[in-house]
Amino acid sequence: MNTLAEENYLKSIYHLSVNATSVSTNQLAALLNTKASSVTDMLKKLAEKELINYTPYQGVSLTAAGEKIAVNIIRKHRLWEYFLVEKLDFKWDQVHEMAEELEHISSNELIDRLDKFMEYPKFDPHGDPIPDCNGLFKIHNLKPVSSIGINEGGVICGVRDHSKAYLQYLEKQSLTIGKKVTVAEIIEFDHSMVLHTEDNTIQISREVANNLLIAL
Amino acid sequence: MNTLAEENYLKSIYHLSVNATSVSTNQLAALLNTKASSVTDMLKKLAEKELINYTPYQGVSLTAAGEKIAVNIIRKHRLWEYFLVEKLDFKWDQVHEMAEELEHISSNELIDRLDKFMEYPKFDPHGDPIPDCNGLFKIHNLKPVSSIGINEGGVICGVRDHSKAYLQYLEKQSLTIGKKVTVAEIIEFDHSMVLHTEDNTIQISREVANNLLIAL
DNA sequence: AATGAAATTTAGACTTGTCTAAATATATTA
DNA sequence: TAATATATTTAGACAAGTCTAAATTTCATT
Ligand SMILES: [Mn+2]
Ligand SMILES: [Mn+2]
Ligand SMILES: [Mn+2]
Ligand SMILES: [Mn+2]
Repeated sequence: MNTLAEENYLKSIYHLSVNATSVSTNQLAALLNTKASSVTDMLKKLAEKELINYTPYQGVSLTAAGEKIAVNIIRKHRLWEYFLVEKLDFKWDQVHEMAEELEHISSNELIDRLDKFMEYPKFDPHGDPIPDCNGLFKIHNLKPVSSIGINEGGVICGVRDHSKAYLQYLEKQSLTIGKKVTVAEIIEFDHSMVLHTEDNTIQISREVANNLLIAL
Repeated sequence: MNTLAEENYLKSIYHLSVNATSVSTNQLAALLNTKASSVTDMLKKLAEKELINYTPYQGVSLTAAGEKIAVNIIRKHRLWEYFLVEKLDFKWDQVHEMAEELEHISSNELIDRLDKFMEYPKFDPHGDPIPDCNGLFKIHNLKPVSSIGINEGGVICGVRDHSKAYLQYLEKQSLTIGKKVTVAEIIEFDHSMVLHTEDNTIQISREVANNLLIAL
């Protein structure tokens, strides 16, 4: 249907579109680890296929058809990640690279059966919502820990940074999905925070707090 | 590591090597659905990488390194097929195309964990042996039903033809892996055979008998 | 409004894997 | 053994996806 490269471009445009109406060539080049000139070439092809709205120099957005494909790729990515963690016992910091390959396995019947086999999970191991077979999913309204005040708190439901280093750090601190945390203290000097969890007390940097998402 | 195309060539050379010491360009072209000239190009690349022994005009064979890669691809293919049938409830005639894609997922850790998850199956849904993580597997010594005589029989343990049409036909006749069959009659005119199974009696053509493998 | 910087596109090239058509080598068979 | 048929390789081309370097457009600043 679509090539692996096309699918990756559509997915990247989708992710970058979350915080903007239009996505630039350079943003895509950075995310996809390619050169801007390569991006321009591909944008022409995707526009030709009517998967994106592209006006030279003006950035791109997905068409309805393009968004449908992008969401389907994301559905596959997250379901495979869930499978790897829940069925094959991988850690949440180990699955992304494998899912980057698995998301391009074409069969929708396969992914729908995998979904059923795992009893229709709603969130992937990183707390991201899994679109259902119609592409529908709820957008959790989450806040970074860094945005809340003393004695406020909530349940960890997601992360902004999906890097191995960040996920491993959180794991070590037991700051994992589902854990309840409360802000006990905010250090004025560097905005680091002292958190109370069910088990213990930990101090995290502003950087860490910024990327840790909770539901109030 | 190796490209998808390279992996498919190595796998095809492996399969064709079962019945011969050397594999020809045209044999590969036929199996891979390409032109002989394309095959020649790829053989040069694989020889350059020392994955095959190639002398122009004289056919090819796998080196030890090439065979190792080929067996690993086959291990992945068969484990994924087993997964699709045993865990996701696909029929044995539905899984080959999906496995053709899944076999190229690179992680060996993934496949080893999948193997463990399924409790180390020894045969795929078509009765083919699954190599273990060291590439080792037992070669069943099977015979086609067409080669045995009246009142002889055995247990169905494999098929030579993996086509959808053939597998669906066998399924409909309940001639599936594990079933015990005995030859009740051989029709002289066209060499078709009457088989007794546990449940009933069926007549199959020579063509069907030729592709159905049993252990005595 | 003019100028310089930054972003983007174009031009031309390269790699992988494929193709057709032509050339060459091997096998067959008379 | 010579002619013919078949198998294989070579030559030249093409599509996809990428790159570097150069040209162009847009943006920011004066
Ligand atoms: Mn991921
Ligand atoms: Mn994820
Ligand atoms: Mn198969
Ligand atoms: Mn099989």
